[in-house]
Parts: sequence; C-alpha cells; structure tokens
Amino acid sequence: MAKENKSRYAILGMLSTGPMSGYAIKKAIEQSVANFWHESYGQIYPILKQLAREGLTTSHAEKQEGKPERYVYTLTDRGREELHRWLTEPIEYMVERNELLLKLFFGRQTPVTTNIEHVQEFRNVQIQLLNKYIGIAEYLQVCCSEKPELLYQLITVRYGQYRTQALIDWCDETLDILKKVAEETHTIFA
Amino acid sequence: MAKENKSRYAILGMLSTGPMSGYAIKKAIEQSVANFWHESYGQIYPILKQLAREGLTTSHAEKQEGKPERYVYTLTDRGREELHRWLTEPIEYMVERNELLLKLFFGRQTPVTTNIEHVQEFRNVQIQLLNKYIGIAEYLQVCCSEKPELLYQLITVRYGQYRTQALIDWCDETLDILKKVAEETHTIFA
DNA sequence: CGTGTCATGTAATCAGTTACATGATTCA
DNA sequence: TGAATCATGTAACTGATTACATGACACG
Repeated sequence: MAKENKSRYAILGMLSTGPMSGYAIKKAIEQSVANFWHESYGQIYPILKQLAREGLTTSHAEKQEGKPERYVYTLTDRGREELHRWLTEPIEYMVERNELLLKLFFGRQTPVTTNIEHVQEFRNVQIQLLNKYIGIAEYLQVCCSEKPELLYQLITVRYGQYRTQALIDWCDETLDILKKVAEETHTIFA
Repeated sequence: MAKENKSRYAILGMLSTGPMSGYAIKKAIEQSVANFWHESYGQIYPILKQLAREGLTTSHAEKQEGKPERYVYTLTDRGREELHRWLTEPIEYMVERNELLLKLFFGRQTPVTTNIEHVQEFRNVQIQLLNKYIGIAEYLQVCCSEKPELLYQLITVRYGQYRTQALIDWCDETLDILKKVAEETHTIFA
C-alpha cells in the first residue's frame, strides 16, 4: 500500500483555480485552506519541479515590472486528470495525535491545577477560532446566493464551527469535573 | 525553537504506570490511548535505548517460562522528573491536515455525487466511533465512583464523544446542502 | 506442521519543517 | 538606509511508517 503524497494534490488543487507561481500558491493556501492545511516552500518548490517533469504542469518565466521574475505553472490536461483521480479516490482515515489528550491521560502524575490550565488554555484557543469561523461563515452565507462557487468554502468553515463549538462544550464539562476534584483535594488537606 | 519528540513522552508516560517491555508498551498504547495516539516499534525500541542512555530509565532482562526473554524498562527519578516537566509545559497547537476538507474545498472540480459519497463515508466512520465512545464512557462512568484513577480516561473519551457527535451533525447539514445541489443540477438537465 | 502470539530489532524510505542563502524592488 | 514584500531555492534535520529479519514457544 503506497502512501500518496498529499502535498502534490494540494498544489494541483490550487493550480486548478488558475496558473500560479510557487510563491502565489503559498499565499493562496494561507488565505483559503489555512484552517486545515499548510505547505512550506521546502515542499512546494521541489514538488512544482516534479509535477512539470511528470507533465502534469507546464511552466514559463514571467517578467514583471517592479518585481522579480517568477515561474508560473499551468495545469495540463493530464494534471487535471490526476487531480480528478485523487478527488474521486476514497479517503483513508487515520488516527491523528492529540497532545492535550495524551497529557490529560497521564494527568494523575501531576497536580489537578496543571490539567485545569491546559484545558483552560485550549478553551481560549477554541474560542478565538470559533469567533473567526462564525465571522467567515456569516460572510460566506450572504455571498453564497450570488456566488454558488463559494458553497464548498462555506462547508469547510461550518466543519470548523461545529467541531470548535463541541470542543468548547467539552472544555466546560471537563473544567467543571476538574474543579470539583481540586476542591475535594483542597478540603482534605485543609 | 527546538521541536520536542512527543514519542519520548508517550513512552515515559506509559512507563509511569509501571515497568514494561517495548512490546508491552505497544500493546498498552493500543489498549488505552489508541483513539488519539499511535506508536510503531520503529519508534519505540530505539527511543527505549536512548532513554536508558540518558538515565531516564533502567533496563534488565527478564526470563519467562514458555515465552522469549524480554527487556523490561523502569522509570528512574530523573525519568519521572522529565515526564513531569513535559506534563507542565504548555501545549503548542498547530494546524492538523484534513484531507476530507481539502477534497471538499476543491469540490467544484468533480461531480456533486463524489462529494456526497465522501461525506457519507466519513459519517459512517464517525457513527462507528461514536458508538464505541458511548460504550466506553458508560462503562467508565460507572467504574469512576469506585476507581477515581479512571477519571482522566473518561475525560479523554468524552472528548471523542463531543467531537464525533458534532462532526455527525455537520455531515447531516452538509448532506442536506449537497443533495439539494444535486437535485438542482438534475432538474436543469432534465 | 502451520498459525498465532510473544519478542526485539534495523534499514530504507518518505514526509515535512526549519534554517540558510540570495537578491530585486519599494516605501518610509 | 533599513524594513517589508516579492521571489526561488537547497541542505540539514527530524519524525514516522513500513518492510524486512529473526526466533522461541504454544496450540490445534
């Protein structure tokens, strides 16, 4: 079972929205899928060269006034086919590591307050995220009636909204539990 | 900013519950934290040797009747300190890649039915997970009154329960949306 | 005698980040 | 003049999986 390089498809996907340079791909990723996908230049530039070698893209140098020259890559028909193949392929789900849960799992090895702090900090992060998602979702929901091509973007943002809200609810439950434990411990030693 | 090797701490954490062999650590991980953490032998055995070199564990060979010899590792005080240090340290949250969302983001490049299938399949996986979590949570909730050391395990399972339920809700919303799109498309071509 | 479990390990390979290196142009 | 942005790239390193290799013993 050969594991496929997902970065390839992120790059092919970005190029499917129009010809771009490596630099532009990085920017585009940061502005669109950053909530669930990152790529570094160390991946992008070598992969772009490989895609061209494989005939999935063509490249040409483009001179710009007032800016350095850049190499713009364009999807070929074969590149578009390869993207379609990947889009149709079923997804293999695998366990993603969760450092917070690992620390909590060993939570007995450390004072309750440490664990409370971790959950509290995690909750803060999720609150920030949720606010961001709500803002974007509201904006997209309005635009979607006019620009139906935004629908899939809205769907990905809603994923974040659902997930984040649930994790905040979990934080609240967990903080309740841990604070009770903390009080009990305090009572015993009082 | 040196990135720390998380596998080290997963192994130290497992050893904090008692002396174990590499093989036993793998089994213990599979039976306890498998929902949010995996380790392979390719990581475990070399790290165990390194931990011993660093004085965080001691090891001794143990002969068993009817089974091959094994090397049992025991946490030293310095090892326990190192685990505590990590448990207290704040967590750095980083974006985790989500292949489903990446495929959906490029969803316009493929027929709606493809995307519906992906979400449907994802929903099936989450339903299975949720049932598993609910079973374990019910079991732990009963045991917790007698064995308070199970509390942190319950907390990690509840995380899964909250998260999975939310993702199922998102699937339902998304399937509604996409099925409407599919119908519209069908109507146009009818 | 074959399968499964117990048990330990290494080598090859892949994936991915970070640091480093370079250099043009713009704007304050 | 110095910082910011545009732009491309490589090398070193770390992290992690997979495949490979070995071998004892138990059970049917």
